[in-house]
Amino acid sequence: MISDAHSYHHGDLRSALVEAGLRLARDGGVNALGLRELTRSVGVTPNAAYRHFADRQALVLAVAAEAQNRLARAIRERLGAIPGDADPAERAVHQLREVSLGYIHFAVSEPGWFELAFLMQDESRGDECVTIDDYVPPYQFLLDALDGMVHAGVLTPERRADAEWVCWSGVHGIADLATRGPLQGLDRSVIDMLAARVVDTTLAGLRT
Amino acid sequence: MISDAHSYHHGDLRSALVEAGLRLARDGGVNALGLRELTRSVGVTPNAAYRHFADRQALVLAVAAEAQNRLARAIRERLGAIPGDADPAERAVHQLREVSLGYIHFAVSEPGWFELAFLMQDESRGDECVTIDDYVPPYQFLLDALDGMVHAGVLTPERRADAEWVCWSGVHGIADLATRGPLQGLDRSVIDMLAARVVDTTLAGLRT
DNA sequence: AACACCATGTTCACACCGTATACAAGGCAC
DNA sequence: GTGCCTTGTATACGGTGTGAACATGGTGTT
Repeated sequence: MISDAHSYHHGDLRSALVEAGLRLARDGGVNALGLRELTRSVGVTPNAAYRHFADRQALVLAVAAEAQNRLARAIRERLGAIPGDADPAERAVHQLREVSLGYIHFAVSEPGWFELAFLMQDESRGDECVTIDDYVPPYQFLLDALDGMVHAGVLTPERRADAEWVCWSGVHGIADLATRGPLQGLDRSVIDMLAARVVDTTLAGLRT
Repeated sequence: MISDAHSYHHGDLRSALVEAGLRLARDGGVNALGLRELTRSVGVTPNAAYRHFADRQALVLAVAAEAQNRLARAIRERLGAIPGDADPAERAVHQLREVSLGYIHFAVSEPGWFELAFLMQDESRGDECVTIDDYVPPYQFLLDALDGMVHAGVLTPERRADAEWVCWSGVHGIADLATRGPLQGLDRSVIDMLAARVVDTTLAGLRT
C-alpha cells in the first residue's frame, strides 16, 4: 500500500513538508515556518521532521531553495516570451529589462516566497530541490543578459565590469522597498511605474 | 535617592530598555531583542517591560526608532563635513553622494542597527525617541539633496520626478545585498567600490 | 503627619516553541 | 522467519511572550 492515509509511515514526508512550507510561507513569510505548525499541517508529529532535516533552519532552507527555484522559473518564462525577430541590440536590452522586471514582479506578487528566495542567496547549501528542474540561480539570468548586451554592442566591456551588482542593487532595492519598506501596500500600478523608472535609469546610467 | 542601584523602582526603565536593546541589536540584529533577554540584561523582571511597552513589538519599534535616529545622525555628519566653497552644482551632487554613501556605510558598519532602522520605515508609530534630537527621517536628506540638484541646475525638474525612489532603490539595494545577501562578508574596500559604482551609475542615469 | 492613590516592579501561571532522548512500528535483506 | 534499519511516536526539558494578581514605595490631599 503506497499511499494509505493511515499508514504508519508517511511515504514522502520530506516533500510534503517542503510543499506545506511553500503554502504557509506564501502569506506569512519565513516566520510562518514554525517546525510545529509545519508538521501539524502535514498531520505528523513535530519530531518526525528531524528524520529529514537537521533542524528548523535546514527545513527553512529547503523551502527557500524551492522558492528561489520558482523565482528563476518566473524570470525564465518572461525571457521565453520575448519575440526573437528583433535586432540583437534591442533584444539584449529587452532581455535585461525582463530579467529585472520579472524579479520585481515576483517580489511584489509573492512577497513571502521572495523573502525566502533572498534568504537562500548566501549559504549555498547544495540541498536537493523538490522539482526536477535543473536548477539555475536567478543571478545567472542577469549575467547572461548583460553579456548579451556586450556581445550586441550596446554595452562596452569597460562598463560591463560589476554591472551585475549595479543592476541587482537597483532591482533588489525597489523590490525590498515595495515588500518590506515604505512602498509596502502601494498600488501595483505605482510600483510598476517606479520599477520601470529604476530599470530605465540604471540602463541609461550603464550606457551613459 | 535617584539612582540607587538597589531601589525597588528602577528609575528610568524605558530608556534603559531601549539602550540595552541598541546594545544587544548591534550584533544579533532584531531577533536578539528577546523580551526576556532584554529585561534580564537590565536586571529586571520580564513583565516589568509591560509597564512601558504594549508588547515586544512595541519595544522593538522603540529601539528601531533610535536606530533610525542614529542613521540620520551618521548621514548628517557626513553632510556637515562637505566643504562649502565649491560651486553650487558640484556641491549639490556632492551632497547626494554623501547621503547615498552614508546610508550604505552605516548599513555595512552597523548591520544590526540598519536592519532595525529599515524595519521602522513603514508603521509610522509616533513613539518618542530616546535622544532629544529633533527627529528627521533619513529620507528627508535624500529629498533635500535632489531638490538642491534641481535648484543648482544639474537635474531637470522632469527627471527629478520620483528620483528619490530611484536613488533609494540603488542605495538600499546594495546595502541589503551587502548585509543580508550574497555580498555579505566581503571586504569593505570591495563594498565601497561597488557602492561608488552604484551611486555613480544612478547619478549618470538621472542626468542622462 | 497620616492617609489614600497610583505608578511601577514582582510573582505565579499558561500556552507555545525548538529540540533531545528513548521507544515502537513497519519494510527489507538474508 | 529473523534481524536490522528507516521512519514516525511519546515524553520531557528549557526557552519564549504574555496575562492576572500582588507588593512596594513615591506623591498628592486633607
